[in-house]
Parts: sequence; structure tokens; C-alpha cells
Amino acid sequence: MANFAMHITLDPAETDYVQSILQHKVIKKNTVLLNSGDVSRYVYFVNRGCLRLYHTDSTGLEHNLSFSPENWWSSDIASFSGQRPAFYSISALEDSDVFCLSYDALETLYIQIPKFERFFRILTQNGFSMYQRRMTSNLSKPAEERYRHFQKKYPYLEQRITQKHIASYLGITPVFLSMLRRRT
Amino acid sequence: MANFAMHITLDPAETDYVQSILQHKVIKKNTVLLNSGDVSRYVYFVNRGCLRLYHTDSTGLEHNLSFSPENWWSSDIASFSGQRPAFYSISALEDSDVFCLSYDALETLYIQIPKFERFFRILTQNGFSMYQRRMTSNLSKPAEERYRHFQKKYPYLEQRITQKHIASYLGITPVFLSMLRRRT
DNA sequence: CGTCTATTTGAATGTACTCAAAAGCGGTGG
DNA sequence: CCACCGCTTTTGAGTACATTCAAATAGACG
Repeated sequence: MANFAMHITLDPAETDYVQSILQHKVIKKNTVLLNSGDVSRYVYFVNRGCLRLYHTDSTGLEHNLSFSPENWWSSDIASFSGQRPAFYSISALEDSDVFCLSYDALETLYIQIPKFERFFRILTQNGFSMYQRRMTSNLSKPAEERYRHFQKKYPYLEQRITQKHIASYLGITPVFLSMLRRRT
Repeated sequence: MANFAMHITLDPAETDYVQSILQHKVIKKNTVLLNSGDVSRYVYFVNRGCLRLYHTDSTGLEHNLSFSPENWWSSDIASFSGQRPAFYSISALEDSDVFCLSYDALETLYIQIPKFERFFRILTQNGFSMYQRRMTSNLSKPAEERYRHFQKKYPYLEQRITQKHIASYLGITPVFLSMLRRRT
């Protein structure tokens, strides 16, 4: 729960309330938490393990949009916030345990403790700005630089995540990433 | 002010209050509203004209991240929300008029009318999800498809914005965009 | 009008991809 | 505990997409 303390302060009663609405879930590697096309009923907070958010294109290829290791949130925010069919899917890259926050519980939470509007506003702002930077990086830099940057920024992920998933995240083929790695 | 009504409802007194804190500004084409490196003191709502948000890389090249025509917001959200030096710059592509909302005024607004936490949370969520989609599109599609998609999605921008700016937004060179256009 | 910038066109180059085959690695069952 | 199967990674050759450089043309604006 220390995570919430990053942007807002909660008294003990509020902390209890939040804990009461979170569902804890232990899942095995490759478990799918959200299937593209379904309505996303939960946002996930990763306590242990790692999730990935990805899109499956018309040719069946998967494109990873983000990885969520410990202490990160994962969701198809458009699907969740609008309760519409999801464009993305979410699955576990490792055995994981996560806290699930349902749409209804969150909408109630916003009413009960409006501070959470602030919390999720700030959380979303940070995510927004991360994607802005990543877009710019993708528009302006060749694959090799993007990969070097990924290594520097997420050294722990580089160890844990297979090449094909990193390649997909970077928008290149596993074959090409293998080449880049050779010329370290 | 109809823009706020999209996500929250305001009574007349609240509407007046909001209008009182917005500064109206008329600017000429190419006016720079935010310079990379400066702290962004305002977010901008475009009433007429069009702004662009862009990054200037180490070689001096500019990379457009977004265009904001009428009824869109523009800001380097990381700089604004953290009051840190900006990574991006903002300038006007056309003679424009904008409403400026200062950091201090907005923080006060959040306290005076907490509904605005909700408004900007939703606004940010929508932007967040737009960038997610755009990232995925960039990772998975070749330049031509991205361009065709841009044409379909923003036909009005295609008319108003010069090729070099569209090319920069798409992450390709103006020369290559010219080629793509020929083979329509 | 004249100047400056943007766009077009063409040729040569480089970056990243596809296809194919071999090697490596991880999990599972005998 | 080893052997096998399937999936991932490596390697190489050939190709396609997108860039750079250069020069000519077109458009915008004072």
C-alpha cells in the first residue's frame, strides 16, 4: 500500500477500506488476465512477477506495448475507463501475484475518497508523459539507440524478459535484435 | 467552456470562476509558447488556430509529437505537472488564440472545485490511451499505413499542416512522404 | 518581383526485414 | 537423470523500406 502514499496520504481507516476492495490473485506464467475484445473489468497492480500488455494484429502477430514488473500497474485504460471491448490483452510473463481493482469498486472509491481522483490523475499523467517520451524516442532514434536506452533504463527487465518480447516492445524483429546484441 | 461539460457538470458560479482564471491570448504564427528547457507555467487550450508540441534533438532536428487545433489542449505535461524544465517546446503553426491556465491557478482550482481533478484525470486518460494506440501503430505498421491512417483520422489537419510537419509527426523524412503521396 | 523555404525527383546508401537452416535451451516424461 | 520435443536464438544471404545527398521546381511572403 506504500504505492498510494507516493501521491496522496491516507489515514488508517482509508487504508483499510482500500485494502478491502482489492482482490489478491496468484497466477501462473502465461495466464491471460485480459483478452482483446473483452471488456476490461479490472486494473492490475503487480505485487510479484511481471505482466505484459500487448496487441495482436490482423496477421496474428503480437506487439508488446508495456511490461509491468513489481509495483507497476497494468491496464487497457481505454477499455477499463470506458467499459468498452479491449484493443489490448494482458498476460503474465512469469508466475505472479497481483491486486485487482474492479471498475465498480474504483468508481465507488472515487466517491467515498475523492483523493483517489487525484491519485489516479497523477498516475495517469506520469504514464501519459512516459508514452510521450517513448513516442518521441521512436520517431527520432534508430533501433539500436532505442535498445541501448532500454537497457540503461530497465536493466532488471533485460535480464528477466526474453529477447522476442523485448524485440516486440522495441518494434523490431527478434532476428534483428540478436544482431544488435552481437555488436555490443 | 462547453469543453469542460464533456466530463463534468458545472453550475454558473463555477463556470464564472473558471473563466476568471483563464487568460486569453492571441498569438501570431510561429510564436513560441514554451521553450524546451524552461519550466512550463501554463497548459494551453486552443480556441482558434493550431499549436504543435515538438522536441529538438541533439542534432537540431525537430520532431513533432502532436498538433492541437481548435478545442484541443497542449502541454508538456511532465514539465507542467512537476514544474521541471521542459523536454518539449510548443509553438503556433497558424495565427491562433488560446486560453492559458497557469500551474498555480490550476492547483487552486483543484482545491476550490475538486471536480476538476476528475476532469483532468479523464482528459489525461484519454490522451494516455491515444498515445498507447499510436505507439502500437508505430511499432507494428510501416510508414505508408501510418500515413494513410493519419489522413483518415485527421483529414482537416492534412489540409492545414505542411508536409514537413506531417512527416516529422509520422517519423519519416519529408522526401519520403513526398514519395508516398505520389503513389496515392 | 525576388528571396527564402518547402517540395519534388533521382541516384546511391544504409537500416531493418524475410526466409531458411542450424544451434541452444527449457521443460516434460520415461 | 537423461532424452526428446518444441520454442527461442543465432547466423547468413538476399530483399525491401526508408534515408541521405544533390539538384531542380514550386510556393509563400515581404
